[in-house]
Amino acid sequence: MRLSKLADYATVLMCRMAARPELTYSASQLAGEAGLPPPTVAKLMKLLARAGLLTSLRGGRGGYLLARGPEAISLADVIRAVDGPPGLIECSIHPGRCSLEGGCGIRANWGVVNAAVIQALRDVSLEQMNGGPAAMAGLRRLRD
Amino acid sequence: MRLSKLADYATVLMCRMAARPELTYSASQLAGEAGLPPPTVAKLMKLLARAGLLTSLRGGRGGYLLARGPEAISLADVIRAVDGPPGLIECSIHPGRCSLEGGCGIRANWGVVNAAVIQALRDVSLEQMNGGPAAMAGLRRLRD
DNA sequence: CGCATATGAGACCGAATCGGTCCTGTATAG
DNA sequence: CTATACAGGACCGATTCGGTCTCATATGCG
Repeated sequence: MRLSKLADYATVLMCRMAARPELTYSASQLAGEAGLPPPTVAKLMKLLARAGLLTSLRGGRGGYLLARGPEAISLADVIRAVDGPPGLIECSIHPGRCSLEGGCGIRANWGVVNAAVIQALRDVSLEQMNGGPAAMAGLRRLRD
Repeated sequence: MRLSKLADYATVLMCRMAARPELTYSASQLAGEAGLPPPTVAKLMKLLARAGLLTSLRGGRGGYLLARGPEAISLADVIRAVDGPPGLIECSIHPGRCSLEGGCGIRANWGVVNAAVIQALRDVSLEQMNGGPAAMAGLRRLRD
């Protein structure tokens, strides 16, 4: 149930950008800073831009820029842009594709679990990820 | 970030068994009832037994039996048995394997998110999955 | 005793997905 | 008009995943 590496990288890149939301970043610059292969970073930036999380500026001195404030972009947004809709189970995303749908009586309750996990990812912003542990206090109550 | 199909199947099988925890089930019988290929079910049962979630009885009239009560087996247990340790990110499971570990400042906070998701899966038992929506009330507060 | 049943362990394979690269086109700054 | 930088998409190798099969072992029953 792990995140894909690409989605993981994307969160790292987005958080770096969120630390200085007013700057524009080129893909190659970010790749150098983060220690990731430039072509891979370029691909990710395109995905993030197409999803509306980044604004792209073409031409010389162009680059990427956060489309919204770091407090208004969630982990769920980033994951969805790279990996598609987040979710633990198939049938909550592509209904009708599961051959068991008739018999299994747990689909509805899986949906509840699924929604809870997604909501947790939606509740964490890039700003919080860049902050200290205190910034994550809201999530801690999930562990009580 | 989806669960593997095998892990998904395993939850279905385990919940079927949890509905009648006193019975023993053979792999082929369960496969027939659930509409899954017998060899695949057999493989899953072995994994679940090795993880200590099922007790196996060999020989004629043998089969599998829940090792504990349905209220004492969680989704996290089942997932771990099939897919290995649950977790969204690599570096919280295999520290030292991520090349970015030096620079990325979000590892600690990812750990918090990760722990929250795992805890959510640990908090749901097979018994709850078999119950009505009311049985999941504990999880709903994650969405508030 | 001996056979049928059922699990234990693990090798094995095809297919799909994933991580990563490259090429061509387009827009903008200087 | 040239260098820079994004847009789109094709492409490929490697890994993982879903699924099957074989052989060994243990038990119940006739």
